[in-house]
Amino acid sequence: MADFSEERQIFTEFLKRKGLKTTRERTALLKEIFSTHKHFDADDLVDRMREMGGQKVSRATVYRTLELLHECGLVGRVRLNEEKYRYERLRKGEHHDHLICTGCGKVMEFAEPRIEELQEEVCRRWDFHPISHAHQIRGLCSICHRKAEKSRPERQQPA
Amino acid sequence: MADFSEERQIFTEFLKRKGLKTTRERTALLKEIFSTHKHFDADDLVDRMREMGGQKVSRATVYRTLELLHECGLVGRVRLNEEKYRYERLRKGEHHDHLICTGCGKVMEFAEPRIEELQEEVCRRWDFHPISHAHQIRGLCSICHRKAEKSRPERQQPA
DNA sequence: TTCATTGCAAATCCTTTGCATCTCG
DNA sequence: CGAGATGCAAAGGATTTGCAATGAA
Repeated sequence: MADFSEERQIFTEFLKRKGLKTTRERTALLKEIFSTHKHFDADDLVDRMREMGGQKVSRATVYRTLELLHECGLVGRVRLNEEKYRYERLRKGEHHDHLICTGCGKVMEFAEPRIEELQEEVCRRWDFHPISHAHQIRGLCSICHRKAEKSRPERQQPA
Repeated sequence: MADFSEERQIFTEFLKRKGLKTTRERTALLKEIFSTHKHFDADDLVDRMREMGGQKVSRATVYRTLELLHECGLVGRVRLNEEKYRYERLRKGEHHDHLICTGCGKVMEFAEPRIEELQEEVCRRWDFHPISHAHQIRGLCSICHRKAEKSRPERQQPA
């Protein structure tokens, strides 16, 4: 039973401001999205809505709603060298960047304020006015790395 | 007359190692890619090859070759919240990250070793073994920012 | 000669859109 | 009631792939 009353209010006000409507589909999606903190893609969400057996929501509406949630800052949307977008709920003070394991696909979040500071410094240097940033590190998590070590038959040639 | 003999050698050896062939299409693409240091997408490259009037190369081959060049580390491939991949040649010691202007699309490169260091620290903290990373900051360049300031009719409501 | 490569067109993948039908406000 | 929303299926755009013909080693 996650509490998403705050998000619901933010969303409703955002919609009102834009002259849009608070429909049951939109509310159901918001609820589902804020019920976990996992990363997900549009397809995952379509499936989850289907399985939940509650309000039925079409794929088109899922995409349209994710767009709105992204626009009002409740949902983050990232696509890094991938076919599809990955989404995640955003809550106050939860900003973070990502470690992505190319072995098992696991996504780990990290926060490093000192990096954020340096970013700002870089922007000042260029007179650049940042709106958002994405910072992802790809590699192997400890588990996949260990596996890779073991199954390596011989040394690789250097790059 | 850019010198790309080193890259050509790297590519040839990479191909040989994999039992692949050094065709004139592949060589022509390598040459074209290393003739400038601009960012480009697959379409740009197709056009450039067409205009150059040299070796004709089909779109499919462009994609297939970019994949190989990326695999052997000669070409970087990044897609951040965009429809298509953006490529760039990679040369030793030229690593950098990107400032992307959402106003005019301009891409600026920046290098900040202190950020790289902090990244490594983060990875150590998670026992994560990095292979690559992408770090992009989106916002407005000074020119677009100035334009936006001028055309703003009134204050925006806070988020 | 032989096996990889090429170009073409068709296929894929994810996402967006047009339109007739519903529904919130 | 009327503007906006939904669902469906069809459209879109970038990238990938099957296959017959071509070419590098």
